[in-house]
Amino acid sequence: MATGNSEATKARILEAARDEFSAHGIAGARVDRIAKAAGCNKNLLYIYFQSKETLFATVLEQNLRRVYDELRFTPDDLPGYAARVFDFAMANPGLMRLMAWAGLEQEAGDVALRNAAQSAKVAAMEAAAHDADGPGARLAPEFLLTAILALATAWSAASPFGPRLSPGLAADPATLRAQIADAVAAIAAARTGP
Amino acid sequence: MATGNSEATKARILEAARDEFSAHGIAGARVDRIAKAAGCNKNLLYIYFQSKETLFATVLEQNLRRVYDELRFTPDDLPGYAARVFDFAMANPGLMRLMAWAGLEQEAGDVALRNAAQSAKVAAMEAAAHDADGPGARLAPEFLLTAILALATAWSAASPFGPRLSPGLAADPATLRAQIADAVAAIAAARTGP
DNA sequence: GAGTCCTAGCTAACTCGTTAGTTAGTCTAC
DNA sequence: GTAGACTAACTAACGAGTTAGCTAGGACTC
Repeated sequence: MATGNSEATKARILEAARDEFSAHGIAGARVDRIAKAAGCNKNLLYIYFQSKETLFATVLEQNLRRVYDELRFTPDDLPGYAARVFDFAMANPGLMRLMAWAGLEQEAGDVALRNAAQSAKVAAMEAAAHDADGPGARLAPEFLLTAILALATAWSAASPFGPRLSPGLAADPATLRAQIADAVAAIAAARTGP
Repeated sequence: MATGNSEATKARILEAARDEFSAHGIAGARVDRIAKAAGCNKNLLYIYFQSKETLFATVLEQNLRRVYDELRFTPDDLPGYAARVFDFAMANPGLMRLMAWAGLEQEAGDVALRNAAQSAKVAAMEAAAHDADGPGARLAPEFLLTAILALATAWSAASPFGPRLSPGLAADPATLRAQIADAVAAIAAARTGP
C-alpha cells in the first residue's frame, strides 16, 4: 500500500485546524491546541504542512473550494441564488468566520481564484439581462453581485450586524430567507438615474 | 494644575492602540509596538489602562461612540442614511476593521449600547412608516436596518466582498454611493408576500 | 525461519526568541 | 520632600518550530 494511514491523520489535522482557526484566527490559533484536538504530535503538523501559515492557507483553500462547488450561480434567478447563499452561510458559520479572518489577517490571498469566479458571474449576469432597458439603466451587475452577497451573509456568524443586533430575526431563518429574496428581487428590478 | 500632561499621553496611547489593533486585531497586536508608536514607556499602558484587553475595549468604545455621534439616523430618508453610512465607512477604514475584529475576537462586547441604538432606530422607522400598506406588508424595520448597514459597508475595508472582488467599483465612490442609495430605496419600497 | 536492515508513521522532549506584565527607581515641579 | 509622570531593566511564561529517536512491519539475505 502506498500511503498507510497518514492521509487520515492529515485529514484529522485539517479538521482540527479549521476549528481552531475559525475560532481564533491565525494570530490567535495555537499549534499545540490543533495537535491535541487532532490527537497527534505537533511535529506532524510541520511534516505534513510546513508552517502555521501554510496550514491556514491549506485549510482556507480547501474550504473555499467547497463554497464554489456547492453554490451554483443562477443569473436568471438572483433571489434564489441569494437564498442559497443565505442557507449556506447559516449552515457553515465556521467557514464564514474563516473567510472573515482571512480578509482581515491576510494581505491579498488567492485573488486569482476569486476574481475568476467573480468575472464569470458578472458575465453571466450581463448575458441574462440583455432584455429591454426602460428609462434609467439597471444597476451594474458587479454592484448587484456584491450587494447580493452582502445581504445574504449579513446574518451569518461573521457579520457584525445581523446576529449581534437582532438575534430574534436570526432565530427564524425561513422568514429571513424570504425577506432576503424579496429584497434582492427589488434591487435587481431597480433602475438608477432620474 | 490637576492632571499635568498625562491626558495627552493617554490620548497618544489610544491613538497608537487604535492603529495597532485595527491592523492586527487583539491577538496580533503587540503592546511594545503600541508603546513605541505612542512614544512612551510600555509600563504607562498598564498604569493608565489595566491590560491589553481593557485597552482594546477602551479603544473600541471610544470609537463606537464616534459612530453614534457622527451618524444621524433619518428614518424618513433611508437612502440618505445609507449614503452617509457609506461615506463614513469609506472615510474610516480603520474603524471598520476595528469593529470587524471585535466581532470575531470578542464574545459579546457591549451589547447594551448597541442594542439600545438598534431599538431606537427600529422604533423610529416604525413611527415613520405608518402610512398606508398596500397588498403585502413592507419588509420588517429590523430587517431593513440590517440590510442597509450590510449594503452600505459592503465596500469598506473590512468587507470580504466589495473591495477585494471589485476594486474598480470601490475606486469610484460617488457612483457607488448613488447605487447604494438606489438599492436601499428599492428595498424600502419593496413589499413582501405573494 | 532467524537475523538484519530499512522505511513510514509517529512521539517526547527540547530550544530559544518573543511577549504580557512587573519592579524599582529617576526626574521635575512645587 | 513629596507627588505625579515617566523609564530602564527585568521576569516568567508562552509558543512556533526542531531534534533525536522510537516502533511496527515489510523485505531481503543466508
